[in-house]
Amino acid sequence: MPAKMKLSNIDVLKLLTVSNGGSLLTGFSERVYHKKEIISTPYSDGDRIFVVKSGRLRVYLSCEDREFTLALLEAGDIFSTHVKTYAEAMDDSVIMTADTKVFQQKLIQQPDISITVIKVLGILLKNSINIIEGLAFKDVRQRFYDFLTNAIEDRGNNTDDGIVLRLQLSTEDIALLIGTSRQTVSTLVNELIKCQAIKKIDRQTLLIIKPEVLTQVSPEIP
Amino acid sequence: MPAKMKLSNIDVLKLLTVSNGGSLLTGFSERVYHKKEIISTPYSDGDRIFVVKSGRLRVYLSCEDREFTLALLEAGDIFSTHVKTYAEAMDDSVIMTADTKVFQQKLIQQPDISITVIKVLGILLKNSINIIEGLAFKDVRQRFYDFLTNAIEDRGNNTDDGIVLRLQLSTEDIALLIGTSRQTVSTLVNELIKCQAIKKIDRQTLLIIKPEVLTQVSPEIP
DNA sequence: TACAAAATGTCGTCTACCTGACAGATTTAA
DNA sequence: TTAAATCTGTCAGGTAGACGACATTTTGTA
Repeated sequence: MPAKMKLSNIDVLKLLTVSNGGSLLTGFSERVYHKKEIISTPYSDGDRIFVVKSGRLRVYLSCEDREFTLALLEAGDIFSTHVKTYAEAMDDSVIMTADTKVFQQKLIQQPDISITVIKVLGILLKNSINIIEGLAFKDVRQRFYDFLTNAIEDRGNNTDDGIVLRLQLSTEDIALLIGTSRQTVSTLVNELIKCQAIKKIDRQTLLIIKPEVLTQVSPEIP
Repeated sequence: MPAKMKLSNIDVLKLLTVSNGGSLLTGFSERVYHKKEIISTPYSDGDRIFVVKSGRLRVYLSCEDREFTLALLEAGDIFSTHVKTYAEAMDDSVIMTADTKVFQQKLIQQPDISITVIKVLGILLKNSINIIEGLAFKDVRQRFYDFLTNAIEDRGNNTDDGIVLRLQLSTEDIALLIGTSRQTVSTLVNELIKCQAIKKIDRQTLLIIKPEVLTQVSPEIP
């Protein structure tokens, strides 16, 4: 029900290679992007489709000196420059890319793919609506708790001590995802630590001790 | 470049009837909805496609006692309940509807339609991203000015005195579109009137005298 | 034409959160 | 190992805008 941090549950990589004799990846070219390298901007020309083969991308909006992260993409995720956003590599990443026109040709030849494209677009749309819902209705604390809840669902590991959550995100990264400032996230994290709801294992990973706290309707203000 | 109030520029109605011998509307059934009637909610069951034949719909999110309008739909616009939103008739409206499954059958039979569906979804996605951009980066005044600018582009009529803009929206309606309160919109409108940038012709229609004011980067605070 | 209902204008209060500043901690490079 | 760079925590001050309250205006309808 809630938004995934991962863009889609459909592994497009698998889909494109497996279906119909693997002819789909022809026309795609591969490239390595280094950490922090910009992959595309709203002003890059040409409509292109990207498929993440490995690494991690951040898709974000930018306005003057502010940014807002729309999604983090991992292996198997897809996106298109037709949506006017920035994309940058968060780690060294391998990206496969094709021109949209080439892709559209494929769509016409193999109509069954278009069903998948429609599905992916549907997921993208659902994600953006979830983001709007957060921004329009919820305060920062709520958005942060929702973010954690989704992250747990997505990549949390149950252990005896609690749920281990390797976020691989800095405070600032989280702030950009939920639309707030670095400082506010910092405060919120430490607030949860003081409540004994979570613990820090190291800079990048949390131990969630009381996940209930995150889903309470009106969390007690300490 | 900016978001349209109208959901898409593709007249789906025309598209569905005209292309390929008009067989596309088979499977669609028609219904009249009265003003303020709810057409669908996130909890309505069944995935359905809607096409607006006449009238006006409001697609919105709701959370506790707050609402946020995602789009206003008019004749020729389309939407699907697969996106979990509310939809209500703003005027008496005629809506054509079909089950998504039936529609998917059509897609398989007539692959060229799927290109259109992909286009519509792309537009929807672009709109939501524009909304996110507004909520994440801009203050209420900016969002209101953007709203007016888009509305002018969309339905403004040039006259000797200025641009006549028949919004057919109450203050509250506008507030729900830009994510603010009724009171704030009221203040903002009167602020523009005092600046002589706009004038009220009647409750539902404005005369835009100085459209420049709306597009200034940093509008003077009166 | 009158009364109820709805829409609008305006004001003061209150608060969530941004911003800047700075100190301390951690990581990286050299 | 030391310095530079980056990341984190915390606090004080300022502000946009929500919200409630209420008066006023407009609209619908009996």
